[in-house]
Amino acid sequence: MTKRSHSVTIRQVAQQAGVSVATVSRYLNRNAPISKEVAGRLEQVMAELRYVPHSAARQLASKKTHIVGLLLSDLHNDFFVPLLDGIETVVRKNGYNLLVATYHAGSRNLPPPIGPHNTDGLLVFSDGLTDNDLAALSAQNFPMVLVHRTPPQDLPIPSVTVENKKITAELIEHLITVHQRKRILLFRGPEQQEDSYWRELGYRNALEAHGIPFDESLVLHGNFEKTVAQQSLSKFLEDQNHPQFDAIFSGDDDAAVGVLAALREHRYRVPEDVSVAGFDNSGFSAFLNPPLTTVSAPTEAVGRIAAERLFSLFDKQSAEGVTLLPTELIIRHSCGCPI
Amino acid sequence: MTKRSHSVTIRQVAQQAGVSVATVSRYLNRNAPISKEVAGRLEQVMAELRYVPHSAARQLASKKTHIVGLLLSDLHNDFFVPLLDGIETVVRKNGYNLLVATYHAGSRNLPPPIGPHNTDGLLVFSDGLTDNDLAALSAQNFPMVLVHRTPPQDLPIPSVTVENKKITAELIEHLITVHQRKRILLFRGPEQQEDSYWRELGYRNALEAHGIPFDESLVLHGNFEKTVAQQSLSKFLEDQNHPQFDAIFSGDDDAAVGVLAALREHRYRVPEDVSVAGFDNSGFSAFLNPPLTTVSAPTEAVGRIAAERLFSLFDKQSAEGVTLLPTELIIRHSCGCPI
DNA sequence: CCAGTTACAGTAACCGGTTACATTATTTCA
DNA sequence: TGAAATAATGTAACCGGTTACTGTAACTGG
Repeated sequence: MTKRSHSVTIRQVAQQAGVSVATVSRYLNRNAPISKEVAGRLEQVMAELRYVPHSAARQLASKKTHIVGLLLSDLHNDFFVPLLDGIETVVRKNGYNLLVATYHAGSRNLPPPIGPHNTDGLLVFSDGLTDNDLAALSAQNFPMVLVHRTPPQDLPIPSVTVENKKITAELIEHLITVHQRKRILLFRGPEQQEDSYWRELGYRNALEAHGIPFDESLVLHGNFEKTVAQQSLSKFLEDQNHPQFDAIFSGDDDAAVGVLAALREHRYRVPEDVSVAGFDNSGFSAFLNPPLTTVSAPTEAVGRIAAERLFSLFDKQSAEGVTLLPTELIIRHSCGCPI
Repeated sequence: MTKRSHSVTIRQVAQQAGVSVATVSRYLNRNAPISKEVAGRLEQVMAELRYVPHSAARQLASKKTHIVGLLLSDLHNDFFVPLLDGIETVVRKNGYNLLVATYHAGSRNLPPPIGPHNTDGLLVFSDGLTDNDLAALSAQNFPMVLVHRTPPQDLPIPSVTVENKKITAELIEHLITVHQRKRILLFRGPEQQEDSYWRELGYRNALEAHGIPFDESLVLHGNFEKTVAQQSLSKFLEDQNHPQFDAIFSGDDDAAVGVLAALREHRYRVPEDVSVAGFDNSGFSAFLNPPLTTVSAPTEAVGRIAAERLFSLFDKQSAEGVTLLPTELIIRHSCGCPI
């Protein structure tokens, strides 16, 4: 019951096994030959003493943290579960650890909580870092991979994201040509967010292709969040002289849930009065009321591939530019299609 | 363009500012008086050199990592977003970092990836660690808080979870008394998972209270996962002589989505033929088809409070036993109630 | 006016690993 | 068979911070 505060060191192991610390270290890292005999003795002693190498000491001496950082803008979307799942799977498989942090506009006076001082590399989601931050880190050759964002100013940072523009145009075109919608409300995602940008562009392109003028008053600003979307749309609907509309493209599926909530509150029928479409094809979207027409995005794959890119940066210094994963239109009932 | 691999050290800062390293360290930690003049000089030099203290060195010397570990069983449930959100918020507010890892049964030959060697304390979700692991760490006085799990063997580990049994009994009772359901299929959550256990107990209690015999053939095993639930129920339904049933209590809302999918596939009408109820009140549950009767659980609060408990352990060594957060019945249409 | 504090700063040991360099014994092979 | 390569291990410097210990100057109160 001696309660020393858990600090079995490599020297204790060495002494106990009658070898030098260097030998123990070599055994731990298996980076030099060790005799069978000594190896056996060490294994036993380490088990006996319940020795676990101290990470910080290891990191300091080896200049490697074996930690990957994930920088998010926030944690308010079901979307992050598959993303995290993909990332974590790869990180674990490589024997690394995952440091997760959010870093949003409000805290921009503070330095980022994760970076070269405590990780070997970063996965940067969306606007988790400013262009300047990215440029500075990139200049130091710090390994990074961007997720749902393309590199600014031609920085040579690999990037993994999904095809937004073309698929959104297809989706809007579907609303126009199949369902004769002409007043399509755009529920825009977060300002500064790239997906938002490309989706808006796809929306505009589709309108233009069909000779429908873009109407600023039909653009609402949301946040890829259920409640924000709900409140925002409710406020819009409560304005006596809000513009007419016959469809809503909400920024993503989470926002679509809020959109459906607000519409129901205000007695609109979906899809009879209003067509609704989302983006992401979240697990629940097929079972909303009505089933949600949306775009399926391979979010888990985005996470997985982004992490793999980062590890290949660790190895071979090879960058692979922008990876654009394909998306797919998922037609369900909320746009007006049967079933 | 000198590309030294980003290693501005405290000694360089000290030299540049004409003071000793001790003074720089004191300034960084603000744990001893520094003259205005020197402070100013240091601030400037540190900005100029873009000095960021090296975490590992700091951890090694101070014996504090300023990292909180979160150990999850997996990442396959939307439930984790609010949980993570609550945790991360508190962790960030305290100036700590968050290390996230999964550690499941399959990897039980490996040691846990996070523990005393790389964190100051652990949030352990559900069966993220075995009883033995917990006992060992607890014996070393390692700060931990359990989430959605109560401490085994009277270990003095604080725990934060939600009330499962009573509310589940209420829910089942609702199905029995209001909707005259008597053959209620229980979609059990993961084996070994405490929530599953208590929910099953609530289910049994409610049956017993109403003189309905427990029928083992009405228990299906799921995993709190959409697809697993869907497949599992589908297989059940495809068995020609499966027992009759008139309601399903699925382990949680995620599983409920799968249940709804399987039922639709097999042409059951909800709630006319079968009542369905879930657990968690996930953001989407109000907008499923039909709107899901469920139990609202304060998941974000669970995360927040668990993290707060951990930080209060860091400070005052005060443990607060088991915290049971209240849950609430949410009646919607999937059980058969109007609206 | 002097003992006792307090403010401020420096020196160097220490945290627990890794690894360059050195050493000895054993193989390998021309 | 002798030179060179390889196996197996040890010694000690080093990674970049923190902090105990020490010292000087200025301040405080009786």
